[in-house]
Amino acid sequence: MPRDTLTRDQIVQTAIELLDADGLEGLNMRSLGKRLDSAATAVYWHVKSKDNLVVLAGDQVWDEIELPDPAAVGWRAAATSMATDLYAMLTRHPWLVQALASHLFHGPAKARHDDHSLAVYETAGFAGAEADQAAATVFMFVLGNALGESATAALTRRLSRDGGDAEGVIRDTMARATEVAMRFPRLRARIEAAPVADYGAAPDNSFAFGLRAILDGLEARLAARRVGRDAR
Amino acid sequence: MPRDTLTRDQIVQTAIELLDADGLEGLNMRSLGKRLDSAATAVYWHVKSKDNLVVLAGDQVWDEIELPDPAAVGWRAAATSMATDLYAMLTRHPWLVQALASHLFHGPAKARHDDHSLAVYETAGFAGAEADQAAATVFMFVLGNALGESATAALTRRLSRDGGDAEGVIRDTMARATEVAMRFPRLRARIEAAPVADYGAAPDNSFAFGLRAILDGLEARLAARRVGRDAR
DNA sequence: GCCTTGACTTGAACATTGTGCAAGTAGCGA
DNA sequence: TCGCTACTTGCACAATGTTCAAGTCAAGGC
Repeated sequence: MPRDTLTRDQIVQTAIELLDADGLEGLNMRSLGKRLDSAATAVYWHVKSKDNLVVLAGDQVWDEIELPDPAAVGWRAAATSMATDLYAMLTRHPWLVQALASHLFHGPAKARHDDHSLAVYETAGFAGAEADQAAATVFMFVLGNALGESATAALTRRLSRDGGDAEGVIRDTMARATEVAMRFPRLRARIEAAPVADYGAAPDNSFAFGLRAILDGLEARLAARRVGRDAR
Repeated sequence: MPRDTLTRDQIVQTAIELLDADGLEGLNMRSLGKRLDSAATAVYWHVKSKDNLVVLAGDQVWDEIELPDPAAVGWRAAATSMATDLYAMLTRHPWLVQALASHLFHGPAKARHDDHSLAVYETAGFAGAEADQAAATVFMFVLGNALGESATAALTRRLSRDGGDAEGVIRDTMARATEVAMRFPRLRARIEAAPVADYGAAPDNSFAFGLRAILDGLEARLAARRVGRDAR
């Protein structure tokens, strides 16, 4: 019987679980070791550093995104599906957004996603650099949305970790935020219109609204180009 | 002569300088203390914790953004100006993006910005929740773009801190990234078209392209609504 | 002019965490 | 059985956030 030995995949998998549960600063080598039934430093045989591990984990999760066939469902449906899937993935793994802000990711799983994203916008009719820019536009929008999500996830994690008076802290945070907002006319109006504000998230349906608007804008650009070409 | 004593503003100001220079993980209480000519722990009299300090610093910088008058320059120019200014600000302070991913910000300076942003989109013709959603769309897009910027800033900082073979590491990183990308047809085509790729940033002009597309999309929505109303 | 009070400052600690290193151990081929 | 390679372990150190008791300075009342 072979000694059961750690594998890199196993480590990355466990790291993802830990990251999902405790966030980026919740992951530490000692608890990772405990979860793997090994010494903390055993991990260093398989992985260069904690940063390296996070990058590995942060590539892995891109494989969770489905790649719809734009030829089958239409480019717009495909783009919407990919954006929505990506948003969901980033919401499942809020630590990834934090990691994206401090590390460069160039792993194969992300490359697979990026390549397909390009395919979708090329199917739509964008060529060369424009496909790139169109894809980047939607991508950046999704990233921004996920960033807000990541912050609230971090807050609730901090609260549940510090235990105790989570409700109180939230109420306090909201009260403080509301007090500041009330000094500005439009923010005040918004609060008075919807008094049950969440603590700082994006407005309802903002993601769907924004995505539609962006795709509309891209579609208009395509149409304009087509007209230009037809008139030639 | 009064003893010269620390002030909260002075601390926040110095923290911002340090954050700009060394990034979020480069800021530590001891070097902050040294820069302030005081003991590291003196700061704790004025500020609850490091997190708290970062939130304070992270609100301050929103005041750097100019607020154009949409009635004077037109809503679209105003929106473009605010988005561009915000992007520039986030690029000047890349740590803020990281902070945004892990903390909620509800300070007065950000509120001032948000309120004016709403004003711009209300001037454009969006009412109530729609103004909110339109503003959020552009905001999220800018945030996403800044996130990429933040990651490359963090990399170059890490490189210059670790000193030594920065060029080598960059070349190495790029080589590795390229090697992965070459396995995917569209990424490969992109690389072959523009062999002097930067290490993972957004495509050229992507920000301007995307912003235009988004504003086009929003404008179309306004026009559609206006037509609907006129037809009534 | 002294003294009390409260606003700050300091230095010494402690806990947590990433990581290097030398020594150990298990399995496998010879 | 020997030894080699692939891993694992425990110890240790350095960096860093934070606490706390003790100090120090300035201003106001007497």
